[in-house]
Amino acid sequence: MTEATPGRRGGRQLPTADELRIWRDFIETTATLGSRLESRLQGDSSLSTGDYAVLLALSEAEGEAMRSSELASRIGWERSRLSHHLGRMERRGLIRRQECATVPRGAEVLLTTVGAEAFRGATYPHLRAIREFFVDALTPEQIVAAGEIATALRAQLDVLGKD
Amino acid sequence: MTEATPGRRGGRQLPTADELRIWRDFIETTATLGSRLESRLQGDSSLSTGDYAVLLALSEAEGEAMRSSELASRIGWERSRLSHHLGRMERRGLIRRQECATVPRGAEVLLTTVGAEAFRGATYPHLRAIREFFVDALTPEQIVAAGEIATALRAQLDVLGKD
DNA sequence: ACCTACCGGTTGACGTGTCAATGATGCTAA
DNA sequence: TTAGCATCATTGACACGTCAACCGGTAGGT
Repeated sequence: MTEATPGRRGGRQLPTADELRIWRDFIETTATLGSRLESRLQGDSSLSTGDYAVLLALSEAEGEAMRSSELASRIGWERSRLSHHLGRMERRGLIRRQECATVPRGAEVLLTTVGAEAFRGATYPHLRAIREFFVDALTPEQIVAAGEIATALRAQLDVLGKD
Repeated sequence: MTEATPGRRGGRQLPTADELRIWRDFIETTATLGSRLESRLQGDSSLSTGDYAVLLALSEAEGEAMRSSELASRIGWERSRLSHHLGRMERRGLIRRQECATVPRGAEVLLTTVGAEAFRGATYPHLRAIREFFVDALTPEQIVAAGEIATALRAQLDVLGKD
């Protein structure tokens, strides 16, 4: 049996004003951080973070190629999102798609030389930006705490499920 | 003078493997958290977090109305983003726009009764979701740490400027 | 054999965000 | 006065994400 009367400690439904202020700071700052990294990467390499994630996965893959659905699960994207994104990347010559030899239904995604080159050029500036924006901003203890917070939030997301 | 040889502590340019792992956990988890909150809000109220931010600011404003540019700076959006968003909200009847009486070329944004009602209906479920996804996921110490991390990251964003 | 159910992938519609260009209007300096 | 010039707001083009519908093909059950 849970508390029947709302508004009391233990049965409280809503965040306090302090919790809410921290929530807003936290979610807005992390969102801004993401978009600033995005625009830095864009300026340095004309790649988006999505492009980068795809190219990273392909670079590390056997033969610089992967099945579309495996790529999707590797980088944690929905299939339709990946399909749209691959279409845009293909138009820019970063990847190619071809029918898969082994699996009848499957599409194979391959890295082009243009894509590999773009990825190599983007890597160093991107990692440097992560250091400047994130690592340099925090103390070593805060970095550890950030990792623990991420783990705890992820666990809660898993607990709550897809809703 | 800084360290001339890269790869050593003190002159290091790139994040360590541990730092990079934490970075990825952190940025991906916070992004997922944001989109899960977004879809929860959408399901509960048919509002996006953007809608919510606009409606919140208008609700708190004198006469439930604001100049467009003041609204933009209040919620920290670029003008064009706000203009596009207000267009979509106007189509749904959540707000109205009219020429400003006091400032010649200013646009006044006003809350409609539909918008006010939608906001009232969304508030409680949204705050409850913040509690479930964020407050309940963390210990009190972690919430404080999250606030400090946000502050430190924000300070670094300010230091690095618009680039 | 046939119907159905699923699976991998694509597509279209639409909301959202950024950037650059465009009005529309006041302010200031030659 | 008028030629710039900054400011307020909108617009168009495009990238990105989600959702739902769709397509082609394989697998099971009858």
